[in-house]
Amino acid sequence: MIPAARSPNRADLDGSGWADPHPPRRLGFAVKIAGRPDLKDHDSRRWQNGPHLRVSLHYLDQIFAYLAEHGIRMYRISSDIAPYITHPDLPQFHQQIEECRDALTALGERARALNLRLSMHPAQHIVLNSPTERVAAASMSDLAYHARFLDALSADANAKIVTHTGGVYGDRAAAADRFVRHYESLPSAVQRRLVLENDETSWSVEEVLRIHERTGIPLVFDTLHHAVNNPSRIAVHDAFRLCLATWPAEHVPKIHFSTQRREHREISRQDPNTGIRAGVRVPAKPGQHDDWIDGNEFIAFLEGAGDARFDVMLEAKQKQLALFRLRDDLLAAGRSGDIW
DNA sequence: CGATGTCAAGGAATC
DNA sequence: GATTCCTTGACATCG
Repeated sequence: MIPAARSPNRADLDGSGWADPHPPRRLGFAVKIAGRPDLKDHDSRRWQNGPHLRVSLHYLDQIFAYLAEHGIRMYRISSDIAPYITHPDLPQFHQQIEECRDALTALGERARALNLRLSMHPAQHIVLNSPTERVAAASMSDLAYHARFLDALSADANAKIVTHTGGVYGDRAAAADRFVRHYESLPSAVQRRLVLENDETSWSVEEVLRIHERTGIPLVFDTLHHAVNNPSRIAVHDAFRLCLATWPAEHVPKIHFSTQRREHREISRQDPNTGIRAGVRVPAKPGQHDDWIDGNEFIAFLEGAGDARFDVMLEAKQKQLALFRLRDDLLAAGRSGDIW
């Protein structure tokens, strides 16, 4: 771990005229803090026990303190932060954002003071292009909750909600049409925040680019998904540049970066016959996230990125510990002036 | 206290 | 048509 005090000082790397202690590109991580069970990311109690956003916000405040301590300026908030807020059968949970207005305002101010870029990534059940009307409608209301939450923080325009296109359902053209149609029917509060990520099975960079062309939705380039789902063989930096170009000039684009797991790993599995739980070694399947970020791979990616402005959300099992280790690698390679 | 079952929600691959 | 995986933990209950 590198304490914030050890982060190297640099001058005016972004041309702003200010001697910023940090380089312009931000490194972030998602939701959970590894090795710190005391730092929870949301109130996960069952509905019978009355979980509440105000408890989650207390947790988030402690996470912000951790981020400040370590000079981390990018973080993905748990989509479960407001428990059951869109559950159709539990209306008593639906007003949590209003009930926490003051705490949300205060946390938003804190995030701004930390120059913290926030984001959210709704769970896999949120499928905007579902042919099931009920699922699509529930997805739209869930996206609206995410937007209300970020708005209640007064988060800036770079605080995005990241989604995938959804399923294919045996008819790709119809599935894309449904995404476009449902996107266009979203309130502008959601449209302002929503960005689209290439996925690992169904919607490659080439395909999300077509959706961008029809909707204007900005694209988050995911390096690992591109590595495993790239049917038209677009070179990685070409795909990267195409996605970056989908962002309006006044916003800072971002990408997802992760290293693919290569080794076998040991998992705990229960034998269906004996019921005995034991460690089993299984080979890594394509597309799985590694515990860490490969520093050489990351630096090679930066070399090809030129002077483009963008932020990087790291997706590694070891979470912020992977970020710290990558910082060490960047420092050793003399590249910490680019990104921190 | 340790072990075990459960958790709001979808889609796709496999058989 | 039904099952399992994605992915993983943490909560909740039971013995």
